[in-house]
Amino acid sequence: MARPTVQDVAKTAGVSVGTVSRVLNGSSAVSEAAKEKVNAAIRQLSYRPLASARDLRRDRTMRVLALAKNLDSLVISEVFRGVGDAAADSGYVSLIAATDGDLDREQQLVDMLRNGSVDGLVIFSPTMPDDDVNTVAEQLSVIQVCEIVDAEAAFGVSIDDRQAAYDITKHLMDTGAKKLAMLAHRGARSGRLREEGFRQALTEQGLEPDQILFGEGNFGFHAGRTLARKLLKAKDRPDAVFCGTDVVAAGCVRELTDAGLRVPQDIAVAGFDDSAQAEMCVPELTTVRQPAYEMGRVAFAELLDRMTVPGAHRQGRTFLAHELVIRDSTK
Amino acid sequence: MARPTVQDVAKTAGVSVGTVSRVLNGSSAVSEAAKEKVNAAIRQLSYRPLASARDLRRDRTMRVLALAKNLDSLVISEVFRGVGDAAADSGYVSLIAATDGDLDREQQLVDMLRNGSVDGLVIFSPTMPDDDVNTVAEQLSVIQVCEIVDAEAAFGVSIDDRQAAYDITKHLMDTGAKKLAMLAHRGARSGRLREEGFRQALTEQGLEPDQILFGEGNFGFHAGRTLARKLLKAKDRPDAVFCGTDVVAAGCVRELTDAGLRVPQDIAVAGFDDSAQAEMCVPELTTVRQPAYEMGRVAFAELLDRMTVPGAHRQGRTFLAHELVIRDSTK
DNA sequence: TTGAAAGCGCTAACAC
DNA sequence: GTGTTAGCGCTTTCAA
Repeated sequence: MARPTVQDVAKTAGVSVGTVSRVLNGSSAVSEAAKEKVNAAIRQLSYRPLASARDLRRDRTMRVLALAKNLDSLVISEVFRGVGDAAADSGYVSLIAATDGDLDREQQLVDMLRNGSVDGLVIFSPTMPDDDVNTVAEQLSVIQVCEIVDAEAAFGVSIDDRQAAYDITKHLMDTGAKKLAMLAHRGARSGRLREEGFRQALTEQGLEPDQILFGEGNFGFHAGRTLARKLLKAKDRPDAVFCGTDVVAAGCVRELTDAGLRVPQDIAVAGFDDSAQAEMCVPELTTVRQPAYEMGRVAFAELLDRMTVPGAHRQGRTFLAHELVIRDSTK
Repeated sequence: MARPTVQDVAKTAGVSVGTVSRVLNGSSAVSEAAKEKVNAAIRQLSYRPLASARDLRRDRTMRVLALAKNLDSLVISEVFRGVGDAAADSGYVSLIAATDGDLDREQQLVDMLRNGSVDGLVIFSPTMPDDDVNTVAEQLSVIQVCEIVDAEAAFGVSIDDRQAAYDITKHLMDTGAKKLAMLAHRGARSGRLREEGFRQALTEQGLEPDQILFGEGNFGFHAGRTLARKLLKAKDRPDAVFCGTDVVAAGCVRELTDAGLRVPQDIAVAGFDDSAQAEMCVPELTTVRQPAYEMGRVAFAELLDRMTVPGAHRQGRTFLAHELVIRDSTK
């Protein structure tokens, strides 16, 4: 048989569709007897309310969408786990999609917010220009998390990437580094802020940055190796390297170690993110911990605000505390 | 102003709603002039068709949902990337959700298929019993990928986990191992199959398995370390260890190395998955490569079949070829 | 407490 | 080639 509708349930239960709907939505004004009859009919027919019909009437979906370029980072999956849990607590379902850095794909997904497929949007790493993000956010419920541009109009939840980079660079200098290099991720908003923090810390100590290298495209383990190799080509090699992510730091450490250098004695290496790779590296990486799960929870909370409180499109910036994790890759 | 509707567009363009709808859906029978007027009105009003209304009428959503316990594995994100790309090629959007191993959460997400929020479902690692998966799949469009129970009624896309484990165990024996241990993941369907393949390879050579250890709960880097420590407690330690995943193998290698053993000279270690960690490990891991991206693509292709061809709920099992990747952690 | 009925925004069948 | 209209399945008034 075709999919049962409220009509079918009503007929089977011997009541009107109104009553069925009231039972479905937990309305108080239903007699015990009617409620039982309806529930029996629902079970008998394996009835489920059709989402599109319900959404159309109610004008909301109780769904949110979380967007990122890719899902292969532990920070992202932790953030989205936080979003998912917080969403579930409020009766929402959170869906995830990867844009793959493709603008068209991203547009299509953002359109899911515009066309009412979802009530809200969490954006991790937008491909579109910041202005476009802001335009969407002006009219609809959007929150950014982690990768947020450093502008006045910016809004969203993240750590203070610049400060965090500043702090870990400071740690490198406090433990004796004089000649500091960085493997930077200029392709990411957070990466650019981390580079700024790095530079700032050096400047304050009257130091000039040694080499600042950045890869094209993929900023991963192999990029770390490749960039580290370049680092070693210099006549005077640095005595410390700050890497934009743990995975790149792991690649860097690997290359240095293979070249016969000791980390941290000959050269100290610091990462960023405190992802699983930080502990898997030998030596284990000194890094910065982002409270990823918590950031996801907070991001959803702010999104909920925008979705439920009319005109609550406040352009606020929420910073969560980062934490220096000192391990064995620095002195 | 409130959200514009087809009515508004029609009024602005000076045509009827029928014509607007025809333009929206690329129907041929529209004059060039009308098409232009409509498109102009759409732009002017920033009109987007409301998804729920459209879905309700069309009785489909052009969306699929991909489910997994968690998203923190590279195999999963690659599989889902494949699903997403294949879906996009066919005009579908693929959404992802994590169940976190929570049965209620999973039910709620599977309900999205039952209530028409999505047209199809890709299941990676179900929490629900296999019978339940089969029941859903009998009536609706479902495909399993990777984690598929080894039963007659099973359906879905994966490698032959048992054979792959058999092959790598054979490799271990071919390179001299006589006393083989395994760190097995009994919590996963694939893990149980890999254990079977391991046992079978040994049996065929007239060998008995040495220790087979399996962790409770999380099967990750730390589990690998913990289990490796147990391995070393035995009076006669094994000369080879087959690990259910690369990450566990990485933990195992780390613990062995820290204990002063040389891998592979003193003890060989093999992983599974060829995930990024395999290359990041020192020594780099011998492992089995799963064609994750391709599996995702194939899974969507089969799902598309079920969604579009009536009664195409074929209970087929598709195996993709795995590949032994010999690196430095085995002799 | 219940039933009848309007209508959410859209598509497609039908008439012209 | 275009306009009119009947619903898709649901929720929610409004009366009774």
